[in-house]
Amino acid sequence: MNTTPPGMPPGASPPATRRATITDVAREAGTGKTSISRYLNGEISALSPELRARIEAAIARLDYQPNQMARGLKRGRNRLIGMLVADLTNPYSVEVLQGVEAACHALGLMPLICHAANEVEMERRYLQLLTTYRVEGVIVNALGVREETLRPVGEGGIPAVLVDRRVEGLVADMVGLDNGAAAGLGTQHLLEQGFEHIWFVVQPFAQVSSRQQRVEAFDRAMRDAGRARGHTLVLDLADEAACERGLAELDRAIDAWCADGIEPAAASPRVALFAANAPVALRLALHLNARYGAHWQSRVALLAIDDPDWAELAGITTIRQPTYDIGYRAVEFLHERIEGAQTGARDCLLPGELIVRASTAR
Amino acid sequence: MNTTPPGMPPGASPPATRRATITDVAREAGTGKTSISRYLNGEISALSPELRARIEAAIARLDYQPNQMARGLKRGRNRLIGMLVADLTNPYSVEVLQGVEAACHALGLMPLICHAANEVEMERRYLQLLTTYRVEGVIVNALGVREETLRPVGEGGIPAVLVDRRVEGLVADMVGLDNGAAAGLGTQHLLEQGFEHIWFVVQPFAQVSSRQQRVEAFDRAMRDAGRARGHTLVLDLADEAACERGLAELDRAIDAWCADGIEPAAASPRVALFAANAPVALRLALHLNARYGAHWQSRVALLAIDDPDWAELAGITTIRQPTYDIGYRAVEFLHERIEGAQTGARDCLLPGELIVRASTAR
DNA sequence: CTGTTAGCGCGTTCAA
DNA sequence: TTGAACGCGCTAACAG
Repeated sequence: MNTTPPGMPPGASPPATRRATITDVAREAGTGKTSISRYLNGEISALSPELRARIEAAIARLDYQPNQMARGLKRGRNRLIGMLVADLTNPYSVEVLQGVEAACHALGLMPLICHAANEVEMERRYLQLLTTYRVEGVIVNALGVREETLRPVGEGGIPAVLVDRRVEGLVADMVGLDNGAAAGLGTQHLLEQGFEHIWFVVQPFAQVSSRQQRVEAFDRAMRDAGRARGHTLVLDLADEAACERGLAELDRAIDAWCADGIEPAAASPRVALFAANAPVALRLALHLNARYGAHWQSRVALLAIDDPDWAELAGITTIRQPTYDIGYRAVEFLHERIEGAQTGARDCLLPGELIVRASTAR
Repeated sequence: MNTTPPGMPPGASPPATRRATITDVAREAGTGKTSISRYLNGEISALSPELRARIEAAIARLDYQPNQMARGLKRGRNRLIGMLVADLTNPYSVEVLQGVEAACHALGLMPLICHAANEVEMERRYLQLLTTYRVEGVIVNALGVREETLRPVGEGGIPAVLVDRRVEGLVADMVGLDNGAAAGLGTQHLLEQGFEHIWFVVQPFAQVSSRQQRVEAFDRAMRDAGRARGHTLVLDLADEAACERGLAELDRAIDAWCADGIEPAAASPRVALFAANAPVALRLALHLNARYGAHWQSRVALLAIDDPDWAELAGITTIRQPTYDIGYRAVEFLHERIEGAQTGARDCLLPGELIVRASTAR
């Protein structure tokens, strides 16, 4: 392949001037490549001040910047790690990302962010890509899928740390919310506030460990309180038709409760919805708002795990996840693995924080 | 360098099995590296079916995946492009990102997402990093800064495309919203709806071209309508103290208007706020909500450029940007540059869409 | 202190 | 149709 544009003598520098290489610098400084390499790697004490000055001058003159690819090829490590995000649309992911970035920064790592956009196929492709680019490790906020798709990762493959959710059959470090405690905390709050009917609303959870744990903890908390087992509504946000069926079911229940006595406009509602995460909470709020108007909160209380920016505006109670810490910790785990730690799979479960707002305050 | 861990016979496979190289595959298939390379690059017709079969078997057996780094080093192109995002917290950025990803996908590019998190220093470091990794081009949603920090980019440097904002002194392709039309559209809508007082609220815009254009278009539209020039409020979201001073100024103005006659609870407000983007709109909504309670919209109408997910919930009118298209187009521009297009700097201004909601409907 | 040499994993002439 | 040899930009032994 000849990149020299037509009409230009072969060998002449292409229009977008080819970047200088270490060889160029060596020639420019009148020395060998080794000395340049030494200079770049801080073995600066082993260079005569005079040579050093020449090297600095040459580098500046050529605006030289070492090629990390070549560097990585030689050293066998490129300081790259992959960060596979299931859904960047979810504020949770962006917040975790910020922790990841900060930690990478502190540890001299460079995160490659890959967005699967809720598509299994994307997840597979990105994982493949990360592997071929020989990243030193990956942080995976997996779609709910089974181990199969991320075979190249984990034991036997490149080091991996799971975020938020576990993947069946894949043993690896994992860091996320203490779902049991968080869902328990929320349920207990609703019970203390005297809500008579409590529904837990969650996306399909068969594949997603964190959702499972939240559902289970909710059920347990209801049982422990001696209450009839809580209702659980599954809302598949990816399937509009199914979603609307679910919401219709919810509507009927709410209508029934409201019809059995107390006036609907009572100061405080007796029905509470516990959303398993922010996307669910948003969907619920939009629906209730459309059905009952701006005053929907006088009929139904809403509590959600996650604390999106609109929660304060809508005045709903939330359980905020320590997202930044989750991301930061994940990178630390990964870094230890990369440095050769051989410990068995570790877990890091961080607590959520209850933020009470008007929706559930009485 | 010997990567074999101590206590292990040299040549034995290390614990985290070293990835197979092209040489390994060649040996396994009983042939030379060249044939493997040909196979990988689709020069498949030039291989005897028998050899091809052996190669396929060897690749499968070793789970071989070509090293993209080495590939890139050799070819001089690595199919990597950088995507520098100023603020992932802004839903706008995430939406643009989705367009970028789709386009990259279609064009065989791999986007490296870098998040400057509103820090100039970060922007500089990431740009530097992208350069040293020899990405083939960058898409830059720059902080408001001057050309200085992104010197390695643009003319003379690696191909670049600007998103949303222009950078002073840097000539490069740019794609974004048609700010003039959008701000005009919004202003006209508010005028048609009969609002008497209209404030345009924007973050500091000296450094950010898109904000400048929005302010100017607002002023122009007000003048064209023969109205007293609109008020403009600058809200520096990064400076909490300054921000509160600005909001206090706004409060005084609203109080004055409300005190001069009509009852505050009038069905439709006479005051409208035009937020230059979603973060500003959110800050305004939070403030008004805190000050006037949940019914703040009966006092003040809110219209915003950008269409965050909570806009529907809050019922505010918005001008939605064609975010996906912006991202997609940016990659197409960049791709053309990478392939050698020498055209002068191009602009692509896409129209916004007005979405009228209760806030401004009368 | 400094330069020479030999690869890292791969693609690409050029012969065979 | 196949393979040997060279080099991409860089680091690391090994001399001088």
